[in-house]
Amino acid sequence: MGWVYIEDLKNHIGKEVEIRGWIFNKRSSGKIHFLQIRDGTGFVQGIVEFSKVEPEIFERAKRLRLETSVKIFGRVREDERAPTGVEIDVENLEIVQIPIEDYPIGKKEHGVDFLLDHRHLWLRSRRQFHILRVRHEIIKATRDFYDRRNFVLIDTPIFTGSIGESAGNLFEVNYFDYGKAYLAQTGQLYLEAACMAFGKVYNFGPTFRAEKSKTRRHLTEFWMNEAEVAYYDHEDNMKLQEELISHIVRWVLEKASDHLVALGRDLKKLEGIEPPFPRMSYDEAIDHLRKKGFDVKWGDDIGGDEETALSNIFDKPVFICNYPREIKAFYMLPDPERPEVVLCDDLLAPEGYGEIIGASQRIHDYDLLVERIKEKDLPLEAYDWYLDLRKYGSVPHSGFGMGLERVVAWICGLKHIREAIPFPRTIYRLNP
RNA sequence: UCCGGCGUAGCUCAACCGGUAGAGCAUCCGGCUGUUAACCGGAGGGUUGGGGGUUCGAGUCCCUCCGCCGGAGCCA
Repeated sequence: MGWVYIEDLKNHIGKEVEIRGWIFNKRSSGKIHFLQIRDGTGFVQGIVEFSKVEPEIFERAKRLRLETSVKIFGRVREDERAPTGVEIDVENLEIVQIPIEDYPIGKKEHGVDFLLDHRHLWLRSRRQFHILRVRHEIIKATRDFYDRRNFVLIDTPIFTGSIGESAGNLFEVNYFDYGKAYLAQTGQLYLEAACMAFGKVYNFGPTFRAEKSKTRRHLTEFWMNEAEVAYYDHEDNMKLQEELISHIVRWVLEKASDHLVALGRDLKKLEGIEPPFPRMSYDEAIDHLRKKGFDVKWGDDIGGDEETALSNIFDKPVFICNYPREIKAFYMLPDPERPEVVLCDDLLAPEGYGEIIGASQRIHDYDLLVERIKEKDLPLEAYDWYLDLRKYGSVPHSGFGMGLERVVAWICGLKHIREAIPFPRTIYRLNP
């Protein structure tokens, strides 16, 4: 009789086992207790029958309250009435700790603010269990994708000097005698350096944006995967993106579909996510939006509502390509045939989820890059090492950044991105 | 920062035109041998976010501050 995790119970039918976990609910009919037990790997019901256990054990079961930590000893039994197919006939139980106070998270619904204040406990809830397990698989799928293609993982720094896209949305920290340092809002510039050394590179880590955004798509700290490949053009880049996203979806469907079903996700919406993804130029997107009655003109950025409208056209993610250079970052390569637009794409997830990837071919010509930095009124001296990359064997290269939490939200079908990360950081929330 | 909304029991919410605070869950007590947010009976639980004002009377109307939510801008 040994310690077994709930996820392995189906391999121990008829055996005596020990479960170490917590009581997340209890129902009783007087002479029979139904203990709802979780252990971090799954959920199972324990049956305590008055006629089958010592009176002392039955009384002990009666005293259990929400989130009491317990060791359960009993025999595993297949039962069609159980949602997971197995139950445990409890023979003995050992209380590790009875909660000192009533557990704050009840069985009925709670408001978002209350739940976020109790995020450290909310993580124990079923829904969060399933979401964060899917997140875990998405991360594994992402790493696996790059491993299979022989990309090299390059961890980019979190402390950076004043470099990036713009200075308005960086978090400042004091950095010894150097004065101000900034938390990274992207590792892209470093990956561009690394791809000239390793060819195919990626990173995966936290990113920080000091934007005062209050929407269901924004966090101040979020995880981003970026990839950068030397000699890749815009077309190669888009292919890589649609293969990455398809790989992730396929992986999650294979390894975590139970979790998606438990979250109420319609798997059919994910099963068709395979290359190629539809493409739409920025010009076509604007035309489409105008026909739908949106008040947009060529040169405007595409906002949240517009993104939702575009992502609802298709049942796969859609690439929106070649935006006006005016509204995009300085490092994006202008289209040689049409210099007013840049060779970039935003990948919008379907069902209204919107942008999950931002991508572009980068400028590899030294003079053009200097020109664009000046055009955007950025300080040339801050980009000295970045410009260096264009002096020594510069080659065309491309890359992208994928917002992990947005992908998690889309795949899980979440209404808000804050459930897609264990401890969300938003403009007004730093605790827990 | 701007626009809109909300703040009532531990939690989720209700309370009509301004008339004196109510339900479910949770907790405690009792009942029930197949419950699935179990159910049934009973009990305790409130400075209606803070401050000020109007009124015979304010949860309700006005001012102000605080907190939160949603959206915009910006972005993944």
